[in-house]
Amino acid sequence: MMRPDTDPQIRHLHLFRDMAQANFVNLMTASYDQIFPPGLEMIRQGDPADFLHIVMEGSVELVGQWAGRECTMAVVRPVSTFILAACIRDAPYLMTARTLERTRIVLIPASDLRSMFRRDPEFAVAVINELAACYRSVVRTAKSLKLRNSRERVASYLLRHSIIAGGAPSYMLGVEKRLLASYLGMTPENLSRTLKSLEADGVKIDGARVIITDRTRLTALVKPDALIDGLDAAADSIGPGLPVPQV
Amino acid sequence: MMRPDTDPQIRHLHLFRDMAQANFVNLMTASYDQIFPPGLEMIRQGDPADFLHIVMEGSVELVGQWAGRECTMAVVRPVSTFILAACIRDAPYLMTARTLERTRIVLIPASDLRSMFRRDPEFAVAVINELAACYRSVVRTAKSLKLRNSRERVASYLLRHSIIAGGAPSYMLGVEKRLLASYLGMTPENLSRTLKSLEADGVKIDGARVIITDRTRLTALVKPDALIDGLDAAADSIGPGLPVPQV
DNA sequence: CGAGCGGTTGAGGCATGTCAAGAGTTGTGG
DNA sequence: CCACAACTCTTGACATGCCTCAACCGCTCG
Repeated sequence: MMRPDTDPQIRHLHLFRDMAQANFVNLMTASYDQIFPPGLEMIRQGDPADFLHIVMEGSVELVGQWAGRECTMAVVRPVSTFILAACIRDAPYLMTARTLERTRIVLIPASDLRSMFRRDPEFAVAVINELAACYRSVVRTAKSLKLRNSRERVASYLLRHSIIAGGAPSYMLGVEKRLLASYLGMTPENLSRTLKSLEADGVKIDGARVIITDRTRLTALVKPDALIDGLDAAADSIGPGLPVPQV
Repeated sequence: MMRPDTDPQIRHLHLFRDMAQANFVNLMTASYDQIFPPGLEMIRQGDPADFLHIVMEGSVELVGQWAGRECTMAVVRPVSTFILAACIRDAPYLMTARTLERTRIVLIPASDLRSMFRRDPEFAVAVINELAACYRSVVRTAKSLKLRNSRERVASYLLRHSIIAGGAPSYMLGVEKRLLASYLGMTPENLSRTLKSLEADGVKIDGARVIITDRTRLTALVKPDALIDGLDAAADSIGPGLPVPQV
């Protein structure tokens, strides 16, 4: 059911790092290991939260839907979990989850999860820290949506990912532009125009390649803020294996 | 330091309801009870999170700031807590807190809080539930911002608060319109115009009074959705004394 | 090859913000 | 108690940001 190499990768997540070994094994033996084809809707928003999902390979898009419209809220990459809060509250999923490519997922029954953090204090503390970090991350997103216009959001996205890529002057976009547009709360057409206009502000786009041509100028435009752009994921003492869904 | 009637009100919060009495007393004796005048900035975003705040009387506005702009993220009313996540992660506050009126606040040292959920398993579970609920609440807010236009946000706000007011056909706005505009992500001028235009859709505004003139029509416009409007605060098994900052 | 899809570009329209002015209200000090 | 200042709210005129629709290009994949 579970691949032999699956356990250690999950065990290294902050969420499971500190719990008792017996309890971890307990959770894992109750879990399922599944592979989904690209473009499959694994979760529909509103469904009861039966399983905590862990992305092992591939990537998953989380989308919000309403009145026939939809928008990308996050993209989850290996190795990390998603929809923890719904599992904990035994409440309906707030977002639909859809694979972007062939994706391997480990599913932990929500009921096991809920009983576990009552039995294992170390696990409870880990859940607290994970939820607090996710909460703060979404607050940052909301601030970005309300305080910045679309051009500023695009610019800050490009600069932030350049930093994530190690400060490299050039890197590749990890998602399609239409998905990025939805994530940033704009239309693909508008993103396309905005990207072109940003050439005057120190960043050039060539296909999926992003080239920072004038970092100083771009930084001046973006006005990066740790309380929005959250490169204090480190300041939040979150190491690699970030708990926070990003795109 | 603490008023004699303060303890029981705090004790009734979901967050503190289930913990051991000795531990609760422990937290309370380490706390401060303070009164702030109207319009005072109690917390500036970016400050280190030293205290969990509990609003006992009055009301507090949480605002996000960036590049000289600011917007209202929430209004906290008695009796409820705010900035729990920052305290838990020992990280900077993401929002500025400012009193809207004369306000009484109980402050619990964040360090006591962090040591407490390691000692008291019931408290740890309560923190988990509180954080998960807050997290889901902000996700709903983000969905609303990205999926609805400003007119739809105004209409849904008016309808939701009518329901909160017990389904009454008429109720009073609890905040100034300029604050409401900021909370909904629009300008005061635009809110004013939108409110007037909504008279054609079943809701009339007279000063601070909201009058639902055609609930069916308004509901049809709003298309209420439990996964955004979160009247499943009940479905989230959150009773009265909601943990979630609202306006 | 041709269909489908992502991306780009242009034209036009609607939504929303900005600026300005005035009415009404509240709070304050003389 | 009144006069004034400060503030909210509203309304109008105008500018602009963003979306919609449509066309076209280039790529991928049956």
